[in-house]
Amino acid sequence: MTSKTVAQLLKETPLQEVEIKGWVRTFRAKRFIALNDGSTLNNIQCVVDFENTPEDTLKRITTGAAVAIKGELVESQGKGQSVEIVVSAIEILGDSDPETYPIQPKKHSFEFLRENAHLRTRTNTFSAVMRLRSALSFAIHKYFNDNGFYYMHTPIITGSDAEGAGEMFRVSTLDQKNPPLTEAGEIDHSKNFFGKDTNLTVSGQLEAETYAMSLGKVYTFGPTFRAENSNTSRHLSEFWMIEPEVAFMDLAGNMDLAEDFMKSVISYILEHNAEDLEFLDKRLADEEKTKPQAQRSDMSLIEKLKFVTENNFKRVSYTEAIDILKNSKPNKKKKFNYIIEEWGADLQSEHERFLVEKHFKCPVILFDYPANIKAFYMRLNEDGKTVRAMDILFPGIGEMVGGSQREERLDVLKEKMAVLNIPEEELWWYLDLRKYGTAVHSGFGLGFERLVMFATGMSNIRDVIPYPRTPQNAEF
RNA sequence: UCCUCUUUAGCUCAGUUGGUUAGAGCAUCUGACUGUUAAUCAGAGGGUCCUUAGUUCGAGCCUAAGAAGAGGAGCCA
Repeated sequence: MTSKTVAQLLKETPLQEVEIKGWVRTFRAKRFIALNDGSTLNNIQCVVDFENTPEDTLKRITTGAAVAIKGELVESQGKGQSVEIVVSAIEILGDSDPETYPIQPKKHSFEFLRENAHLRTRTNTFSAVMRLRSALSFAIHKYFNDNGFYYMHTPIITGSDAEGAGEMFRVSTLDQKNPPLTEAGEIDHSKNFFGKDTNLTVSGQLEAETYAMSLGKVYTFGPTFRAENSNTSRHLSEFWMIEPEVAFMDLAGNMDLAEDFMKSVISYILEHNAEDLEFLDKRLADEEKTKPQAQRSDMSLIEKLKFVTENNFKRVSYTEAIDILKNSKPNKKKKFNYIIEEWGADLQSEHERFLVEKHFKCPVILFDYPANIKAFYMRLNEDGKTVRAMDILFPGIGEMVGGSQREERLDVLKEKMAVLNIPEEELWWYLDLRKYGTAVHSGFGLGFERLVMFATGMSNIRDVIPYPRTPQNAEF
């Protein structure tokens, strides 16, 4: 007698006694249970001897019920599966009332399943997506570990609000109705839990830089929080970010690292998660069929993934990109909502989409952006007007990676902070890195959920994280 | 935050010019059948038409305010 997962049993040779526990997906003709235990997309068919099973037990074999089955693994008589279990004993571990169980053996809208997020991994699509999410997490740690990086845990609660990456969630234990006030009538944060105003982190980058400047190669992979009121299919209030930071590496090295990293993790899932990817490939193809011809992608999901692993990302400077956009058809015919007229304009998502989806038709790395549209910590180029920043743009997703070489010169950094009114005392420790043994260093940030979206072909970011947090929604 | 659309049975959705008792498919229940693959066939039950206020003899349908969801924009990862 063996106790194995469905994934293992489906690979076993027939004619042996087995036992299995799982959840009923469907029960057909009082005889055929499609059983799933989460170990694989596939179900194992369990054939019940309905003539010798009590009617009471048969009635309790319903969609969603947890059951324990003993029987013999045999070659299947029917089509559609190679092996099945002839049931000798079945025990109902947990009933599932068919009148109220929300997950029916039929198509559900993703909106409906989002409201039942605690049950949605009982569907093929979400179990496949979440297995891939897990595999991608592992592939990320494996890549960095194999390449000599240390995994660093940056703080979730942060005391600095100078990172400039967006609106922050305040962390406070003060009485919200009766906060202690200063003599000037302001909220007295010195009475707060940490003796100062604190927030949830928007990025671990600045702390990661401190460790890169001693441990050499580090990365963070953890939750980050943005209180932006953004309602799109590409933004979450709580999301997971990967941020490598490397000492003695310049922008070109940073681009090499990001590209190699992306190719590596995608290769990993192509190799290890073929079944789930094939299912999602088919799902996406079915979804594409419902779209008008013009909006359909000319590549399938797996083709897109292989395209990334097999082709070099196109590297284009901001200045070159502006030239391409200025001379593009939609710009000349004024089809863009924002017409590109001169160097220095910020690129809108319509422009990024044009470059990636129409012009180059592959992932694009844009670099050397105008200094005034990028963050204060980015390395100023010798031209005095651009910074060593890079964004990696992916078809259908937009910005996947944002990174830069960091400004390592103390005087230049101080000057930049002064212009932007960033108080030096807030970031005294960050400036110390430039005072004591400063060096060229670089890093990037990658939104994990955007990677999962690309890898699974899901089009809404709320469907690639277990319990999405978005404005007006923190259920579960 | 802005623009557009949506909200009717458990789910997905129809609902004509404002007019009697609001419909379909799937699901559920009952029965039949049994090597089925989202089984099939017959029957039954199931409704705060998102909320509030208004117009009207009469509102699922018209008006106003609000709520929630989706798509797009901005911001970004």
